[in-house]
Amino acid sequence: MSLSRQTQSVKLVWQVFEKTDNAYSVVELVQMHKHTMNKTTVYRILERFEKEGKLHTFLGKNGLKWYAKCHDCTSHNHSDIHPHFQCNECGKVECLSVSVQIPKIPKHQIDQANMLLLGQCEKCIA
Amino acid sequence: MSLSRQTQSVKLVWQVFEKTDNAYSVVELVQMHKHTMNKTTVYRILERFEKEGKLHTFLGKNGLKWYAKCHDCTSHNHSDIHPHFQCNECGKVECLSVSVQIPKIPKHQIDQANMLLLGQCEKCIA
DNA sequence: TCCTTAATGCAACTAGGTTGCAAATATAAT
DNA sequence: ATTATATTTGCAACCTAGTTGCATTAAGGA
Repeated sequence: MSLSRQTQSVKLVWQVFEKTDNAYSVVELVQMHKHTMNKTTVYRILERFEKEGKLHTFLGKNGLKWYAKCHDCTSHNHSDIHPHFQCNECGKVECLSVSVQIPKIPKHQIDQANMLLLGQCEKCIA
Repeated sequence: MSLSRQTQSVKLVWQVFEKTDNAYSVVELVQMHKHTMNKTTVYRILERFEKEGKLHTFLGKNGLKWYAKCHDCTSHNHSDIHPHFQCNECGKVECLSVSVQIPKIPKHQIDQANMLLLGQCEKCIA
């Protein structure tokens, strides 16, 4: 199924995503694996997961890279558009299962759409 | 009207935006002024223009910062949402005058929405 | 013209992300 | 089980966008 080798590092990184649909920033992922592997390795494994369609990536608030496993995220429908939400207070990111209306622009070909909503999450709104 | 001083540098940076609604990346702006001012100065002037409502800012493809003057961009309606388009081929960015439907999310407060469309512009589509 | 305060230049720094290459290791072949 | 080979990893060095502190310069009002 997968072209990549099942190394220890690959298993460890995958374990983070396996049980949850949470999104993680690359910074977090590098941090949480810093005792077991090099940051370059984390970057490269995430890159491979994305190519294999296991994860999708997007940019959060300050242009930082985030990764998430998404139910409907497979290698062939990577272009599937769902918006992401990031809390301005705690920084947490969520994949939203809503689909977004992509505006048509005359004489332009749209290949991809990224939408980031910023505000306050359930916990921080209180 | 404006709180900031009309220094030579301020005038030069403003000249770039004055006659056009084109969007420029900070990288371009630093580059085009590198003989007349320091990059820190460019960053700080752009920051002030944004605060004063003369320009609005957003993130392009690789998380790079872009600035544009927008007709309806004044200090009080900074939250006005319009999507941006970036060409995957030539890198050019355009402000789109369409308005975008912002999805409502239960138990979340949305303060801001950013939408970036990627594809091919009129010139590159041919 | 002088004085105050904002704006600038500079150099050093931070942080996310990338690259090249030698060493290590997963997997297929024997 | 052992070997061969191609992928993966660690490391160190690098790149680039963006920031900071501080001494110097220059708006522009009195």
